Order: sequence, then C-alpha cells, then structure tokens
Amino acid sequence: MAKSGTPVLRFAPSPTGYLHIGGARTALFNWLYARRTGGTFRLRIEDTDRQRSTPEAIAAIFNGLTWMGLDWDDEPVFQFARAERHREIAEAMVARGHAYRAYDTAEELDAMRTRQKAEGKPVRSRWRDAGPNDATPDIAPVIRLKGPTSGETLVRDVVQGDVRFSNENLDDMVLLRSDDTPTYMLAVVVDDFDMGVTHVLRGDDHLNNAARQLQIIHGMGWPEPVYGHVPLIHGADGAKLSKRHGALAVEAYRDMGYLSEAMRNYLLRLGWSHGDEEIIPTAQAIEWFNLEGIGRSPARFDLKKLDSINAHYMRQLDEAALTTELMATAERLVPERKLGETIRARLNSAMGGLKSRAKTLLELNEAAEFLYADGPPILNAKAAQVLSPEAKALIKKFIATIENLPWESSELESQTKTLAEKEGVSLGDIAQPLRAALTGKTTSPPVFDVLIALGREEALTRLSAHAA
RNA sequence: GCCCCCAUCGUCUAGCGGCCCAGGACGUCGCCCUCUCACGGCGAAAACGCCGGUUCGAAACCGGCUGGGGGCACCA
Repeated sequence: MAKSGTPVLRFAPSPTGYLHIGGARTALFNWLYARRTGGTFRLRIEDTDRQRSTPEAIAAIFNGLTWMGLDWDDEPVFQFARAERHREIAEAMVARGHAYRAYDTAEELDAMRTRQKAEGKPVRSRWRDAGPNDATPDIAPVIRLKGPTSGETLVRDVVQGDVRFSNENLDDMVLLRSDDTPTYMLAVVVDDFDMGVTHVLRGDDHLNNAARQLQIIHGMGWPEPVYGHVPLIHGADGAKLSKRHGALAVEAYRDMGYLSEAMRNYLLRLGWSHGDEEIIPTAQAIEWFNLEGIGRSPARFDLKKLDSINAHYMRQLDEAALTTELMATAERLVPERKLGETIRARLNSAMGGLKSRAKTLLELNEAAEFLYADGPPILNAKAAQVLSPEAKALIKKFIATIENLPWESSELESQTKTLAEKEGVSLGDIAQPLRAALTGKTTSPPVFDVLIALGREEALTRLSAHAA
C-alpha cells in the first residue's frame, strides 16, 4: 500500500507484445522517481483488448522488467478484471450529465467521420442533446463523453510545459462500447484514480489523450495527477522505432551480451541528463533522478554508445563475477557445453586481459573461446599463415628454452626476450607464432598471460602439436 | 486535412541573457604506449535549421518559416 503523501507511479503496458526499449525506458523513469522519492511503483497490465492480449506477452513483460532490475510494489493490476468498476463510472458520468448514450447506426457514424475529415470538426453524436425518450431500442448504445464545446483544457505537463487544447476540437469519445466493455480512455482514468496514482509518466504519444482523460477526471471531480510526457525514442535513422531498428524485446539485449546495469545507464541518459555526467550507476541514478532533467526532444537509439557504456560496466565488474557471467553466456549459447571448475580457473586467470578486449559478453565469449576446451585449437586462416616453417622452428626453440623455467609470466617473458636477441628476431616474431599455436588466432591477451592461464601442461601440448 | 509536441557537433547531450568565436560523452581521424588486438594517454575535425524582432548584449526570450515526430477508432 502507498505510504500516505508519497508519490504513486505506475507502468501500464498492454500485453500485446514484448517489452521493448521505449517501454523499458518509461518503466525505468517511473521506477527511478518512485525509488528516489520513497514512493510506490505499481504495475498495471492493460489487457482490455482481448483479441491481442496474450499470456505469453504478460510473461514477457514481467521477465523484461525483472531482467531490467525494475521491481514493482504491490500485486500487478489487471485491467480487464476491473470492467465492472469501469462500467460503474461510465454510468456515474451519465448521471452527472457528463456523458450520454448514443444510438447511432453504422451509417450515421460513417457520415460523422466523413464530416469530421471534411470540416475538421470533432465527432459529436446527435444524441448528445436528445432526451432519454428518443432512444431507439433496437440499437445497442455506447456511452460517449459529453465534453464542453467551448473553453480550453489545460494539461500541465512537467516535461512539455503547459499545453492547451481548445475544447471545440476534442470529440465526444466513446467511454463504454455497445457491448458494455470499457474503452482504454475510461479504464486508464478510473484505474489511475483507484490505484492512487499521483504521477503519470508515459510516452509522448499520449499527450493528446491527456486532455481527453482530464475531461473525465474533471467530470468525476477527481484530483488531477501530475503529467509528464516523455519524448519517444527513435531508430538510428530518425524514424519511429520499429522492429527493424531496436524495438526488440529488452531481453534481446541480454542475449546480445549487454549487462542490465549498462542498459539502465544508457536508457537513463537517453532523454535525461545531469550536467555532463555519463556514467551513472543505478544507485547514483536513484539519488539524482528528477523530473526537471527530462528532455523535451526525441532521441535516437545508438548501439555504439550502448557498447561503450557496457564495456565500462564489464570492466568495472570484478573478475570472478565477470567469469560467472561469461560462463552463463557461453552455456546459454551452446547448451550442451558444460564448463567445469578447471575452465573457470583458466577464465578467471585470463579475465584481466580478456575484459579490456570486449564490449559485450558475446565479444568476451568469442575472445575466450580458446580456453573452453583442451588440446590444440583449430587455426583460423591468419593464424595458419603465421605458422610458417620458420615460425615453427622458433616455437621449438621456445619450448626448449622454457622447459625448465618456473611458470611465471615475467620470467617467461624475460627469457623469451633473451631468446629473441640470440636468434636475431624481434619479440613479436616469437610471440605471434606462439599466439597462433596457443589460441588459433592472431589476436589475444598478451601471450605470456595466455601461457599462465592455460598452465604448463596444456600450453606445451598446444605448442608442440602446432610446431610439428 | 485538423490538433499537439520538438529543433545545439554524425549520435546522446550541457547551456536556463553576458562565464560560449559553445562544454562533455559516443563515434571518426591522427599520435603515444605496445608481442597482436584492445585498454589507457594526448590531440584533431565536427553543431546553435532559416528569417525577422526584443535587448547595450541572444544558442538562450517572442513571432514566422522550414524540417522532424506524435495523435485524430466502439486499439491500447
């Protein structure tokens, strides 16, 4: 239950698909503000569209929010279950003279819409001013809002400022359908009131709706919530975010190897700022988040910047934790693969060198692949090219040199440098063949760190195999 | 068509009348470090959409234009 006097925020998705980037950011802002103010963050599933709402989508929303680390207070409210209450309010609106029953036929509705297009006048049924005795019983009526025809409705928006709508442009929207089911417009207002919502932070696309919703609120004499309409997120090309760009399920980003903390940081900075701060861990965000910092213009989604922030948080993680994340990623990618404790130790040992070479867990996984199995790695084309007969000869000399050395990075390195001098080659002339034989690739963490991570036995196995 | 919102480097943004011939970050390009690739360090190119006002002074305030976006259902 909400503590009295504290803000009540809500996130109210309709379960017709997954939780995408835009929804995730809206949820994040609401959550942040609730946490910041000691308020309540509630969840409402707007499942009144029975055709399009699915249990899978509901699960996807819960999972998405959970991955994002956005925990909600109280039990989620399911809008469809509250239809009776919505009907009750629709009737109350009629009783108060702020709504009316309209018995228009399909043809009449068509005519009204055509007129609306032509004259730019809002839809108003002829039943608006008819008495109850004029009812035609063979047509199931809808209940429409009886909006004022003059004056203006003011939306006091904390993000967009004061926005005025002339009432003559606002039409008599349907509140209750002819089958007695409530429309979204009605349900939102009633639910927000019943849930005690004090702040409505939602997408910009609802700004026009706010004026209409306010008319219901005024009709019922309910308190106005604080509105904040956050600009939408656009794709990289500036067009509306679609499935082509980034309107992927938020968990798709987990699968692409992003950390949820990085995602939170990135999404926060998309449309909100605190001076020049770029790296804002969640704990800091909770301290700083405010409504004033929300920008007014739409932002484009940019994967490059997400990459960079993600790289930061990956490096920030301690090596043991990152190793755990990496192993989970590796095993998710190849479910039949089982990485044991030996591999964990190897990964942990190499992690320092590995993590500065990856921006995502997927890249980290790729860089770490040579550590997942025993035996000589398969060479890629470049690595095969590096392993010339001369290179193989150098590897053999290297093996002979280090055979009796303590297995320690700096010792191995200094002895290799001595060997290089003796052979009249550069350190790189030896290091590259070693790297190729050890990892199967031409790029990796420093070779001496690789030797240590692999351990003497495994390293020598790989070197001898590829030097042959 | 009608209603509404927005407008600073390629991108995210700082700026709330003088601190700005505009700052930070990502990206890009150089250089340094270096066994590879990265990380890191240093440096560079890069923006106030246009036109009018207001003001001693405008990126900031006002108006118009242009350009983006959103909304106009018995969808949410």
